[in-house]
Amino acid sequence: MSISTKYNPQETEEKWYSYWLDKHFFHSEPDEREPYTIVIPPPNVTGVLHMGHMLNNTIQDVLIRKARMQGKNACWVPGTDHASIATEAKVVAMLKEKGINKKDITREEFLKYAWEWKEKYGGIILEQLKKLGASCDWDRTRFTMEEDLSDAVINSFIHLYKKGNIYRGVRMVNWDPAGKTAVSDEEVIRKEVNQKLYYIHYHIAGTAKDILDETTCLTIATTRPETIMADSAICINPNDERYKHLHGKKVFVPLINREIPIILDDYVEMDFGTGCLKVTPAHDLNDYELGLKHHLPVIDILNDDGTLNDKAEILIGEDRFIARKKIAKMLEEAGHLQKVEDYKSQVGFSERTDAVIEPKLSLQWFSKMEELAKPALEEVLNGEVKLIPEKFINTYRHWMENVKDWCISRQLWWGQRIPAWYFQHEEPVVAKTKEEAIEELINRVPERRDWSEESKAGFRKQAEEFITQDEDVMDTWFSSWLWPISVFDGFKNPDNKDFNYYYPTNDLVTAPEILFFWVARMIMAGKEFTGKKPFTNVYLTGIVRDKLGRKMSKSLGNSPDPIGLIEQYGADGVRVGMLMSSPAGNDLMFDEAYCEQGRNFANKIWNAFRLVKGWEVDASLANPNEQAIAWFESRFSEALTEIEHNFKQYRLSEALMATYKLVWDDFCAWYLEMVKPAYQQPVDAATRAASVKFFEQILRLLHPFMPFITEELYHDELFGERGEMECCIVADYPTVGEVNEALLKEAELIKGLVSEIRNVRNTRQISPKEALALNIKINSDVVYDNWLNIVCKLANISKAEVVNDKVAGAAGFMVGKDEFFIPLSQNIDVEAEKERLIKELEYLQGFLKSVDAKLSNERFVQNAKPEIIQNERNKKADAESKIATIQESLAAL
RNA sequence: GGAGGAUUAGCUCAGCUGGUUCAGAGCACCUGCCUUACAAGCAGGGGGUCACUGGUUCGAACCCAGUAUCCUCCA
Repeated sequence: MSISTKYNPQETEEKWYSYWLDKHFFHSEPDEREPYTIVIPPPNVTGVLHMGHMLNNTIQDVLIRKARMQGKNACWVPGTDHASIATEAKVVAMLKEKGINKKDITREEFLKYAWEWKEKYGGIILEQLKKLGASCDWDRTRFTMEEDLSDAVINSFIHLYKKGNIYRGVRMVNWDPAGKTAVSDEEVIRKEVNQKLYYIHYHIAGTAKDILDETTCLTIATTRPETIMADSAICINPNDERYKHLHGKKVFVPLINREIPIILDDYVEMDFGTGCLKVTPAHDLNDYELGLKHHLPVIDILNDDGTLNDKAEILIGEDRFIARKKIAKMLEEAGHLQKVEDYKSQVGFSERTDAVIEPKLSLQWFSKMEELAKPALEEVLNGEVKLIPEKFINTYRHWMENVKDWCISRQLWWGQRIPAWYFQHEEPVVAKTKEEAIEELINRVPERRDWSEESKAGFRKQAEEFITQDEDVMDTWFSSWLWPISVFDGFKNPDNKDFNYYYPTNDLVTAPEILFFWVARMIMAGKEFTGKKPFTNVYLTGIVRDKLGRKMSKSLGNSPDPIGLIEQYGADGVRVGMLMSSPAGNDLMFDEAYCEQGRNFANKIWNAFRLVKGWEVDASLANPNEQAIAWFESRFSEALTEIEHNFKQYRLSEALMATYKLVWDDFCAWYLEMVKPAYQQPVDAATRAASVKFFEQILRLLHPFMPFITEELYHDELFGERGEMECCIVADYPTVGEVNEALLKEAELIKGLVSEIRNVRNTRQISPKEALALNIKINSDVVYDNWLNIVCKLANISKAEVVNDKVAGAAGFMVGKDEFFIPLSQNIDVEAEKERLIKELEYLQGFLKSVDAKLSNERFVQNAKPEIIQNERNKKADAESKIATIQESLAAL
């Protein structure tokens, strides 16, 4: 039977993924085993898989698969979040295509369309995760807008409101004029932008009307000339000598000639611009504060969509950016524009719509953060929740100590509607239903409580008709922060079996970008609603960048299509590629070459398998490979120890690299070459059994990284019959056995010896087919007898002999303390040999000198630890004996 | 402007509490090989003043100070 020399991932992947699903290997139910739980950072329901998801979910899958194989009850809960802004934007766009304007339909109709859209397009990303091999418990898939999770959101709003942690107030918020909603600070992306700084003359009241010069006007510098109509004052620094004459004066806003005062405040920097600042409380956060301090009126000239309203008096209905251009021209024509300069500054953009964020005053709901932040900070500082890598603790602390209140309302329809009710001009009532709200209206006023039942009924009827619910929905993060609790129905039924068993979860794998507005808030919610942390370890991955170090983004078009990568290199190859380049917490410079390396690795495993599978057994043969088998057994345990150590520290790329080297170098390049029978010769039963056993251990070790190829090979008849539930995915993960240090050390010397012989061949252009003789002069206590067979096989040595004296006219070299000679048919190049030896000698002499320097230094001998001094003495003795050997060789030449 | 982090081979990164001449891995590179498991491979090899300048120390890639460059977060 012949198997292809190339591993073909496609069919394998599909076959085994559906097999795993069929047999419910991903599904978890509480039982007596130790749980190991991960909740997925719910991707945006509108999203498609990008490289960040690939990395993030590969890591989660490696962790969950390993835990599963280690006998834990592994549960990885998947799901998506409803992404208010993004989804609403998609739905609005879809409606627009159908010729429907959102304004023309009711909230209910809109939501119907939105759900339709979600059912149809939402969840693509979850399907894509399956291609990657993600072993999520799909039976537990949750969605942040489903009924139970929405209830949790609304109930926790009510809970926090009752505790006084939620309030409604007018604040300056980040307004997204395209999405027509407030967005949180975290959803604003600041970018440096080339702008213009406009220098505008304001006429001073009481001076000559028709002249514009130093005596009749002052000049301000602004990047936003379109907001001059919203000016409430001009502010100057009281200490500014240049403007002393202006104290107490008034000026006219150009074009509309509204009179505004000049105020004094040392907030103004004298050396920025002209030292005169226009104060526009409605459209700038700092100006707003200044306005409060000086009791200035707030003139809001912008509509929600970023166009000018009638308060602007001019350019009504124009977009803010068009208005900016037009007003510059109008100012110029009126002689009010002194000059325009280029200017660079930071501008905020909406993460979702990329519109320039407008600071806007509005009435919003806020959640107080200070009280919630305290225990959440404590939890991280005392190590109850571990951040990996630790460097993020500082950033976390800084943020938690300076936390600002969280604006949780959004002017959208897609999301959980705020459970606040308005009746006439009364204070809003927070309640889950209209009925409860009405009862609350009655109960909160003493005289209403005393009403007769009849009066109450009348009131109810009236309230029923006129009470209205808040139009806004809650921020999507107000759902996400409950995720680890709500996916296990910890709100609906806090004492349920799942919640008790799986919560708190073990590991959370996410990006550092959302450390604050997701991770921190989950810890807050955990403490607030359950009294417990939501997870123990937070593994923060790096950002996936391209090989030039640029962040991958749609607009740059520098992100490869993940599914395309999987098709090209196989899921296993891509997983290996992602992890290979991803040290914990550092950004990764992604390069497709890593995936290629992963694919090659899969192919290597495939071909090693072909070799072992092809062996025929001759039961009559004795086992000539005991040494090799004993060595690999030790080596495997040694490597496994290192791998486990790396896993403990979440150094997945290093764990993978150690595995890679164990498989490729130790198993394929050394072990298999040691034991493989000559061409078309049979193998003995013991060697085959040992090799098959090793191979199976290797498949298990590799499975978390490369689930598909390992599962495929695991089921080969080479390993005997497998029951239908006997799969690699649930096989026992290897455990560390005995390690024979001495054996490992000797093997390293032997590998060095083989390399040296091959080097002799290579430098002298001797074909590997030409067998050579080897003479060994032993100066150490290495037992070469045990290794000679292996050396002969690997280096094509026809005859290996121990000698007592140096062999003249042969190629010679040293490994450790021992000397080796290879008699050659051709004459050896004495000069070259001499040169080589002299070089070696010089090196050793230099080495000896440095060791001697240390040992003759009294302070070293006094201060250094005894074992270090002993070590130096050993080095000295070693070097001296080697030097003697080389000097003898030189003399013999 | 504030906080944190980084700088080691052509590239991406290891290097734990200072102690082998300590400078290491993978990839890339060079040379030779279609050696019947694998050219998606095999064998061998060459690459580095550990950003710079000082300091502490018997001893520094590692600790300290300063300089330069870059990144991230916050304002």
